[in-house]
Amino acid sequence: MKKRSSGKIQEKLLELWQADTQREQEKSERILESKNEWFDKYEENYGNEPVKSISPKKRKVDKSTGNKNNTRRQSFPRSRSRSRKLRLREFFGNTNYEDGSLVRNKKGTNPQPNRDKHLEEYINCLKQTANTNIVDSHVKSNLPKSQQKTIKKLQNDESIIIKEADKGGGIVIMDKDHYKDMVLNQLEDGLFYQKLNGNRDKSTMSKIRKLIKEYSDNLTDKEKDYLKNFEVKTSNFYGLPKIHKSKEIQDHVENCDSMYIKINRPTDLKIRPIIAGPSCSTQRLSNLLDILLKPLCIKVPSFVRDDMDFLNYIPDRVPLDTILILNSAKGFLPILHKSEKMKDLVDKSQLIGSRRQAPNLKKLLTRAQFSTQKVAEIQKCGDPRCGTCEMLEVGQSKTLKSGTVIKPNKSMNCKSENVIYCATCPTCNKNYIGQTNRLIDRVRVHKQQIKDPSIRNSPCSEHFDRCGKGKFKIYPFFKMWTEDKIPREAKEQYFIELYKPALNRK
DNA sequence: AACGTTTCTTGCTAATGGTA
DNA sequence: TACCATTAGCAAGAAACGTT
Repeated sequence: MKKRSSGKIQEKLLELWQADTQREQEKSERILESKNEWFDKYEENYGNEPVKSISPKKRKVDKSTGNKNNTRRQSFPRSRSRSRKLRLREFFGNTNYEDGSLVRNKKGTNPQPNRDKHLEEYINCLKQTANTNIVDSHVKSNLPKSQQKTIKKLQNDESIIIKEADKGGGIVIMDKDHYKDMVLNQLEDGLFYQKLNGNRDKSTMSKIRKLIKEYSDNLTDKEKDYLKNFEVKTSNFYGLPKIHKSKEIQDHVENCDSMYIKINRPTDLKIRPIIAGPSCSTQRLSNLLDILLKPLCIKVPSFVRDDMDFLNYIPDRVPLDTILILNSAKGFLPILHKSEKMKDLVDKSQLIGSRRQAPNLKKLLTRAQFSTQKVAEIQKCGDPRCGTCEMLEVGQSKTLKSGTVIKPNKSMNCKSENVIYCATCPTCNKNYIGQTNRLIDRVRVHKQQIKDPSIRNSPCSEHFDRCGKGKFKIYPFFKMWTEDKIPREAKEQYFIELYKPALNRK
């Protein structure tokens, strides 16, 4: 650019850009000003006691005891603990660990109020606004009563057990006895599990105490106290179903298009054992270790904080045969180009891409539904909020008005990207062929243009409104192999000429 | 487990970008 | 100019994440 235009275009662009940012700044200044104005007038608009003037809700009286149902039980203690926290911070500041302890037990100090005038003012203000009588911790449920009842029923059902899936974020409902069998099965494996005669928490704690004694010189009294003196709770053993590893479930998923699947006790379902508890015997020790090890992580030679940190590691000169291995090189190149020295050094053609990060299991699972061996099929995504599901035509093929049968080249759903789609009028079955990057975005705009004639820019919108009574169906049938727009448009053109849909422009 | 905070996703609208 | 696709910006809600 510099060579050809002696920098004039660049200057012009800079000018435009500056004007643009200037406008943005003025805009935000105006907004800030109006906000301040509103805030200045707050008191005269609403007065000093805006909230209190609203009469508090009458509380129900419990007939059996005559006690008032205290629905605001939480408010007072919560606000008091907050005040305590604030006062503690003021009292101790950042000098909490004056003896150099990394961890310590809570002391339960309750600093007296009125040490700091401003802090007390702030606390009072907080109490007045957030803790007025009208604060009611009872939040109305947004579910209908019937659904609330059903959820409660499920929660209290003794015959089933509900667990999250080990991977993929699904929810699994199992028969309790089946779950129990699976857990016991796991525990019976003598290779990994051994039956104990009693609770080992005490012996673990005594081991920890012994360890502390051994390293007594390296720990402060508070640290020792933290590690030793706390209420130990035995960890829980439970299992999460590995539905992603079960062949039976996978097969079932492939032959099913609903949001949930029901399957009869799969024999190959394993569980992933978890032993966890918020205050197990070794929890405090682990916490201390974590604090100790964290700062050491950055001393590991391979530790890289972020991309800019990486740039700092790049040497000025490297031997000619140096190989640079990048993970996801496409996204990384612009970052490398931030560095002057790397800009010259890195040539795209010399890059060797490393293995991509493995997709997570949720992704794998979703894809498993549309395995390549199967006939490609269009399915709804099933997201209850998805606005495309209702318009989407599903199935392994679609017949156009002309009688031609089209079959999708890949399995797709509402979330599919880089596709050629066919929109159909539900009344007269006339077709329209278009291409889009994101199908749901395109559908949204189609819908909007049908709704609002003033922003229409396509005759098909008008047709769908008039003939289709505001509705249309959509069927993606060709998934591009690339995100590139140009081949996609070419493909679209090809299909338009091939099928000659009635609603495309002439 | 409960809670608070941050990030992501979606719907909606108005407008811009691009091409025959 | 007609036509078609994409995007910015906002609000709301959900999910993910982190802390206690």
